[in-house]
Amino acid sequence: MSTLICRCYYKMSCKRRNEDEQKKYAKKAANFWSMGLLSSMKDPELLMKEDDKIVAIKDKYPKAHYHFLVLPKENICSLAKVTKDHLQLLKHMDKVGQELAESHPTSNFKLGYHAEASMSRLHLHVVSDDFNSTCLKTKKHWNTFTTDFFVPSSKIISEVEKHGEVIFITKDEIKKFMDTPLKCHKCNFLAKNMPSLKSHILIHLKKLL
DNA sequence: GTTCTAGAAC
DNA sequence: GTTCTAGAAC
Repeated sequence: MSTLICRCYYKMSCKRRNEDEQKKYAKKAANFWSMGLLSSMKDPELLMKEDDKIVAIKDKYPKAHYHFLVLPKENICSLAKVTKDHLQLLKHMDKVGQELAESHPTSNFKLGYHAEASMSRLHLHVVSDDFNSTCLKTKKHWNTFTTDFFVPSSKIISEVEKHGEVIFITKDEIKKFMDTPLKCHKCNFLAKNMPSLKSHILIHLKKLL
């Protein structure tokens, strides 16, 4: 009888332990996305260019016809960790970004950083200005690239040159940028929703000869 | 960052 | 009824 009770308790504690383990792993998995760029950096499918200081990759979910990321090999978490010591690195990242842009001369490119990035590891966006991509789905996507939430690489460099660090915008300003009405980046068209904006921007694509 | 989906908007 | 957005995800 007592053996049975012991077995029962043992089973219960095992079950409990498994549930705890499951919860722990689920939590880990749920938070792991913010480290996604680290695995992308190591993915040969995405690699565009590499040297001793940086890695350039294709964005896994491109928000335009061309969308690359330039990341330092040094583990710099975000713009908040950038100091004057990183000036040469920032300039090098910018140069690599410009070279990537120049290798696709039929498109115009924007080079810049998101004022507040979701993913860990500093990354410079090198993105063509068509924004015609199935991966660009939400108002947030749109406004992170077409409002001043997108900070030009040149501006970041001059801020670090002048102040030794990046000047940050407030949470209120970030919210203001995210709440900006859906406006075409090439004309005054105001869209009532994402599908209408996505079909509108097609008129600005360069015509094929 | 993406996926999923409830319920708002139409 | 369908389309679309916004918030949770353990």
